[in-house]
Amino acid sequence: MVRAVPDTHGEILAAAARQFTVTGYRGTSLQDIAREVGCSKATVLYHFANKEALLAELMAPAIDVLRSLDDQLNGLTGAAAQEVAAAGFVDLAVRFRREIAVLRGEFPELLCQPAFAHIQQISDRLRDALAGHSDRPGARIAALVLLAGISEACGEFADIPDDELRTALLTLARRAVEPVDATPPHPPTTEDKDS
Amino acid sequence: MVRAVPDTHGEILAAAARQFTVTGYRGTSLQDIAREVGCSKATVLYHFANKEALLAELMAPAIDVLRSLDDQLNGLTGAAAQEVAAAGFVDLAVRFRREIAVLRGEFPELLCQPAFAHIQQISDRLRDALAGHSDRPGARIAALVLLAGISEACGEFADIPDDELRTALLTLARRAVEPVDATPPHPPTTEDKDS
DNA sequence: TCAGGGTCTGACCGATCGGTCAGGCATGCT
DNA sequence: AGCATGCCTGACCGATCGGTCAGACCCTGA
Repeated sequence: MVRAVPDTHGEILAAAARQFTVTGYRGTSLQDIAREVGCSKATVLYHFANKEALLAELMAPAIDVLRSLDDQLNGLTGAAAQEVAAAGFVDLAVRFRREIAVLRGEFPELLCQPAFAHIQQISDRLRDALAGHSDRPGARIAALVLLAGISEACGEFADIPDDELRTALLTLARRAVEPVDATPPHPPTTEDKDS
Repeated sequence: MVRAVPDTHGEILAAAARQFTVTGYRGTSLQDIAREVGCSKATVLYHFANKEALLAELMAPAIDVLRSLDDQLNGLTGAAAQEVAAAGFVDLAVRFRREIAVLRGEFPELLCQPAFAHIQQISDRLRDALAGHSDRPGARIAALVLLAGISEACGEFADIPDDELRTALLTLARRAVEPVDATPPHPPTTEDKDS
């Protein structure tokens, strides 16, 4: 019977997650969160140092996965990088669609906050990998549109089960990504040519 | 020599456009806009009834084009609807990339404002057309990811010339959209099969 | 010269924001 | 009983928000 413990901390976190996905980070006030939980605004600030800390704790699991995906990508090039980036990001987006939806449009401002300073670089590397590390505008544009679109869209499909959304997004990503080996601007370096 | 006329109205509009694309609608205060123009906040509110009116005047040209695209789409089905929707929206996104970037993430809240009440329905129809009016989840997901991604991305390519961005996006859209006739859940209606 | 209208401004308003603080109220240990 | 600790709160703070208003300034036309 651990249930008697109120766990206000967790309730605040859950309420914040709900509200952030609907109204956005900026659009949600501490008052709103407190109202949904049924406590005072001061209580919210008792459990979390400030609003940013609340967001940081909310995003922590997703950020961990993003970081490990960044590690996997390290050293990969060409089509291999594209495939790992696509599959990894689609999986991340599906699993953490609520958390990602929080960032809806507020990415640039939120990334200025010290707790998220490194995410910009990680997502840049992710985009680069999805483009197959090509510098062709078409590849870069496709990668950016895909990442932005998936981030934006996954929050809107709350009714679609995880695996169905995952396969649909992955199919789309593989179709949309510009192939790097099939149309090489310069001949492949060493042994990229297989099949 | 019409140049002597200060045209504060236009300057405010231009400053607002710049700031909205960087900081977003909510994130930009009338004070910020006035500061960039070099006038007082009261002057901004002398030229525009309120902040929302400023946004509305800023978005008006883009909305006009969106509405005419909606008209073009009326009656079209299947692959034809997909092609017109893709080409039309890509063109709109490229030409009005700054205006569209303004909406970055603030879409849901902004659409609640009376001046933009009908846009939601238009963009829903646009998404539906891009999905070839198919109700298959894959088609709907692809359409949503494409629209959201292009909206989000086009603001980030200020350095790419219009026509290059347009061709890249259109190529991407055609590749990413789920074909409605090639993989029919039910046989094609009349004579869609050519080539 | 004066009146009137367009343009602009400083001062101000109420509301709301994130955040602080002293203190109330249980509970449990000594 | 006395005390400490954890949890929570109302009251309050300065800052900033969108918006209002009376009046100053300038130009023009009578």
